[in-house]
Amino acid sequence: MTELDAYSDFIRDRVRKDLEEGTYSGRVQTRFPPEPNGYLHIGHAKAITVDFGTAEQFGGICNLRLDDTNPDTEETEYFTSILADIEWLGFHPAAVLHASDYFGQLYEWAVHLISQGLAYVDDSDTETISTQRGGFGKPGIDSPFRSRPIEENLDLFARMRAGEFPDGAKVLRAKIDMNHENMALRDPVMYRIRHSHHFRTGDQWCIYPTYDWAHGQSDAIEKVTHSICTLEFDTHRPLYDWYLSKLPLPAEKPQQIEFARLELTHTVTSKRRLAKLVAEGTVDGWDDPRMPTLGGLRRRGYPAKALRDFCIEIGTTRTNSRQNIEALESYVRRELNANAPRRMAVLRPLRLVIDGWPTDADGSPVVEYFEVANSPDNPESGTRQVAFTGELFIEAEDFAEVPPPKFFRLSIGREVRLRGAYLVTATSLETDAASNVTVVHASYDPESRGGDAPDGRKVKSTMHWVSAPHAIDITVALYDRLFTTPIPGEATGEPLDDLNRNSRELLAGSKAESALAGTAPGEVVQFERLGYFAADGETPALFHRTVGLRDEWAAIQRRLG
RNA sequence: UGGGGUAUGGGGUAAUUGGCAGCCCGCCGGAUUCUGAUUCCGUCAGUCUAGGUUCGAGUCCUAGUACCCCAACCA
Repeated sequence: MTELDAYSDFIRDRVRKDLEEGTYSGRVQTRFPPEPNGYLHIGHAKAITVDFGTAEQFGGICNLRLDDTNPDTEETEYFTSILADIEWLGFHPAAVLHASDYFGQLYEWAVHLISQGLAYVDDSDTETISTQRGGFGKPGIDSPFRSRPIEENLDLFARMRAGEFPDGAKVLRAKIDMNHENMALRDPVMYRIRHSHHFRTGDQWCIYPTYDWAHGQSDAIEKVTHSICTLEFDTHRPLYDWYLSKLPLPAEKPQQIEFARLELTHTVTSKRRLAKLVAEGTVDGWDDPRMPTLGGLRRRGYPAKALRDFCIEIGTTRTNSRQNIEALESYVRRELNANAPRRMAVLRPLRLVIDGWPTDADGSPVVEYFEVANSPDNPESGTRQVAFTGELFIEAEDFAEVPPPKFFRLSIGREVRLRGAYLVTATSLETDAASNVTVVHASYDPESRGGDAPDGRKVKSTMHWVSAPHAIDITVALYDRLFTTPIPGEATGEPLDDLNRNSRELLAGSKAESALAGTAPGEVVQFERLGYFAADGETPALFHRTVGLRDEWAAIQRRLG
C-alpha cells in the first residue's frame, strides 16, 4: 500500500526545504493547468497526482487552472470533462480558475513592460521573425522594429487591442536578447492578434497572450508557490523568471519545477493520433474502453485508486523513461482483487451433460442451489445462491479431447471439481460432422455435494460452470492491452496502422450465472479463472474486459505469436 | 551546429549527502489453495565508459559516450 505522506522525491524535498527556510511564509500552493483543448489521458493522471498530491501532503492547496489562452482550439466541452476526470481520480480543486480571467491584468503588465522599454510591437510576419531568430549556435538579428520609441509602442499596442489590425499583422515581443544562447529568450512573442471567439471571453479580446507570457504571471496572480510542469518547459524557466523579475510583484515569487512526463508501453497518448482514431471510427469515441483517456479507462473498469497508487509508486524524477504497462495492470488487479465480487461466466460455452442426473416426480431434472461466496478471501462480502442441474455449460477451452502435458482440466476419464458443486468425471463426447466436440458427457459423485469427496481424494482442477436452463446471455468485449500491438521497439513513432490491428474481440453467445444480471453499470466483477470485467454503462448485458488474470495474458501473448 | 537536461538489475525507482546498493513491477523456483488467481517463501540480476582522489566512491574530480528537450504568433 502506497502512503503519500511517507513519499519523498526531489519535488517534495524542494518543498520541504522551502518550508524549513520559510520561503513562502509556510504556504504551499500548486496548480494543475491543462489547456481545455482535449480529453485527459493516463499521462495527465501523473501530473494530477503530482500537483494535487504535493499540495495535499504539505497541507497546501491545489487549484485547477484552465490555460485558455488560445481561442482557436479550446471549448467548454473539454473543460467539463477535465473537471469530471479530476474528481473521478479522487482530487478536488480548491478553486476552478481560468487564465482568461487575467487578460485584463496581463494587458496592464504588458503596458508596464512597454513603458519600461522592455517590450515592443513588431510588424514582421511569422516567417520573418522565425528567420531573424537565428538557430542553434547561430545568433539572431534584431528586428527593424526593435528600436521603436516607447510612445509609439504604447500607441500601437492600444490599437492592436482596439482591433485596428488584422490577424498576424503585428505582435508584441519582449525585448531581451537576440543573441541569447537560449532560444526562448530571443525576444519571445507575448501577444498575437486573433479575431476569434473565445469560449469564455467571447469577442471581448482580439489579442491573446502566449503561454510564456500568461503562465508565470497567472501563477503570480494566484500566489502559486510551486509551479510544477513537465520537462520540456525546462528551457523556458529563465524566461518565466525574467518576466516575474520585471513586474511589480511581491518578493515571494512562484518557482517552476520540471519533472518527466509518464510514458507507458503499448500506449499512445498523442492527441493527434487519438483524435484520428476517433475521427476514422476505429474506436467509438473518446471514452471507448480501448482509449487511454481517463474516460476510457474508467469505462474499461480501471479503479481510480489503482491509477493513483501507480502514479505515486513510479515516482517523479527528471529522467525520461517508459513504464511497462504490466506495472499499471498489477495495481489494477491488486485493487480489483480486493473489491470486485466473483461470478461465474462462460465465454465460449461447451455443453456438459451429467448422465444419471436425478429427476423430480414430474420427470423434470432436479435443480439444486449452492451457496457460493461472493469473495472467498473476504467473508464480509457474503454469499449468493447458484442454480445447478444436469445440463451445464463449461468453458470450451477447459476440455481437451487429447490433453496436452500439464493440462489439469477436463478430459475423458479425468475427474475435476465444478466449483462449489460436485466432482465430475468426463465419460464420453459427441461431435458434429466436422469432428468438433459439441457435447461432453460426465458422471458425478453424489457424495461430493459442495465440492469435496468424503474420502478426501483430491482433484487437480476446479472449473467454473453455468447451469444451462438458468444461464443468461451476455456479450463480452475482450481486449488485448490498452493498445496491444507487438510494436517494434515500442518507440513513440509506431505507425497508426498497428493500433488498428487488434484491440477488441466481441464475443456474443457467452453465458453467465443469473446473479450477473444484477451487476450495476460501471461495476467490475471477477469472472472465475478469466479476469476482471466491467459492466457497460449502456447495457448491463455487455461486459468489457478490464484486465485478465495473469495466465490469461500469457495466453493472449501466445496467440499473438 | 549552440544551449539545457538525464544516465543505478529485464522495466521503474531509492540510498542518512563519502560508509553493507534497498523497494516496486517482471522472470524463475517452492509452499498453501474449491480460480493454473490470490497469499506466503525463495532465487536470478544493477551503479553508462575510462582514468583519478580516498582506508572506503552510485555519491567527489577529469575526460569521454548515449539518450531527451529547445529555433510556433501551440501549450
